[in-house]
Amino acid sequence: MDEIQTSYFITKWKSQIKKGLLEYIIMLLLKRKSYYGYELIAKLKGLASLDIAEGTIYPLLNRLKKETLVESEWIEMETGIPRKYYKITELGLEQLSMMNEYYMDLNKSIAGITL
Amino acid sequence: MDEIQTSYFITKWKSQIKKGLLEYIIMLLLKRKSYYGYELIAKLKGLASLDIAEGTIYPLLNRLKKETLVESEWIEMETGIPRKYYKITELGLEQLSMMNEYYMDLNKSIAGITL
DNA sequence: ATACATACCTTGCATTACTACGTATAATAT
DNA sequence: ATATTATACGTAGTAATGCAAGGTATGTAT
Repeated sequence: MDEIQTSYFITKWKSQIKKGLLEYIIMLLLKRKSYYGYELIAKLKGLASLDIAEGTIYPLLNRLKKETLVESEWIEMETGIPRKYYKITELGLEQLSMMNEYYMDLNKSIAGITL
Repeated sequence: MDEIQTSYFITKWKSQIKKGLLEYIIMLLLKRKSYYGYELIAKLKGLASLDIAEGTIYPLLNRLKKETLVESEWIEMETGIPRKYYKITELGLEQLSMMNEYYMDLNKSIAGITL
């Protein structure tokens, strides 16, 4: 294991901090526009240097769908492989606003400590 | 289940978002001064309305100790039950600065979406 | 005495990111 | 033509962690 750049602890921690936060970020993105899974992986990498595995994103999207926070639709392309696009639902927007509030409060508190 | 204030999804999500973030917040607090476990629970509740169970805080502190990011010391009081105080180590401070950097970057990205 | 608050701890469960693998089609290079 | 890579979806099993529920012990208030 490379102990030069990042320790094992940090690697583990980065993985842990994604739990919950990733769900939040993805719903934030889906509020803007529809995405398909593979696209989200690239988007997250470009946006926040977040390396998300496929084994993470697809189960996550299926969980959100099962809770009817998002819905999906297969889109056939003129060329290329069909894509399953996800968009946020009304319920999803409601939940997202609660997540927003909670996250903002949390951040204020953290900023308060860091001062 | 009370579906009035917070849904089951939000309850579950709040639990998930603590993973990683809690470790970070506690290390931030320990950078300031020493705390004992029971005190941290009260502090987190007052600071950020974070309800942390004892079954969360004690294993967490023991994990940090095992990785030598914090160290502990029993303090006997003139009155009352002895307390185990935790303080951050040099290694802990190093790791914390990396966590700081990662979290700040992540926040900037999230703020970018929210705009 | 009884109850509650303080202060520490452990066990088992639920949830979730990730590794590793599988499937299939399209595009590109040799 | 054939092989390789990229695209695009998925699942199974593992590791990590918050939490409910329980335990132990001391101090304080009724």
